Amino acid sequence: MVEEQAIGAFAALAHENRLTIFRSLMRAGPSGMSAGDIAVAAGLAPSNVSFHVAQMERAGLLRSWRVRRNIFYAVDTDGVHRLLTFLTEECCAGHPELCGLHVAGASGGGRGAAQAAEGKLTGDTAAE
Amino acid sequence: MVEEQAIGAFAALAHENRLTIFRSLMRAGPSGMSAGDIAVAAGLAPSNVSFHVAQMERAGLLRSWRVRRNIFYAVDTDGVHRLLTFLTEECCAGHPELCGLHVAGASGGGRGAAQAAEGKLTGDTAAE
DNA sequence: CTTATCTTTCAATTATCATTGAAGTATTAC
DNA sequence: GTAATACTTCAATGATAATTGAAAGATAAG
Repeated sequence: MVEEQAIGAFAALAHENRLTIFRSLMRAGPSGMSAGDIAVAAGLAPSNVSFHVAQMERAGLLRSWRVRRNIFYAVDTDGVHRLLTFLTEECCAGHPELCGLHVAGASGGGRGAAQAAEGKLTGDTAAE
Repeated sequence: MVEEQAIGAFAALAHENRLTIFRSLMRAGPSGMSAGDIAVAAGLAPSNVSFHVAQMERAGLLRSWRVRRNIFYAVDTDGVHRLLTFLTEECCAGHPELCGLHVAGASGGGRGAAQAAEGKLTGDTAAE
């Protein structure tokens, strides 16, 4: 992870509303939440949520997919892993033990879970 | 760690110059660097460095102490640990394995080492 | 085809942050 | 005491980011 990406990721988490969104999505797990549900959960205007999740996605912390009329967002665990790896390995100058941290082996499973969620479809906000 | 502190810590790392400073200080280890040396290393004006390190210290990522005419700054490993713990435990919704991470034992007594390293004058010459 | 729903994009406003240079504080040397 | 050094604080400017509401894009239903 290059420094520029890391800065983007830190910035993405350095805002009250985005951190709230991030935690909601962590709770929601790989099946994610629709943009509308995120807006309701966070008490924000839809356009504002769009602005924030776009920034988080650009930073590699979220990914998104469309389900009928909804766009779902979920945490990209790979991205979170990359950020933590950067912080512990690069930032901590090769001495992650300084920070009392140990990063487990490479990432991998996040993407498949989300696609499973995509297959699950509807259910959420798409009820009409 | 409360959300507000975490936001401050993320923000502290979410800037090119501050991340550069942070990495320099990580490399420098517990003996830290003087504000002037940080300015030279980062190629920044002294007042600008003051501004940045103050923010990082407020965020709990650095600590400072005076040695003669110099003010030294070093990474507060406890603070980094707190941030990483927040990210893995609180943010990751109690499922840190989602992020492929494992945080080692609790934080505690990192404060003494650096003071010993610099001949310890004032305990806390912070800019606030 | 028309309408409804969900979301994004755009433009404008407001708010916050970063940088600069000058002035001020603390410490040491003479 | 005065002068020098090291850093911080202040005030002003310039640069980014966040929020809002209106308009537009995409998808689905009638």
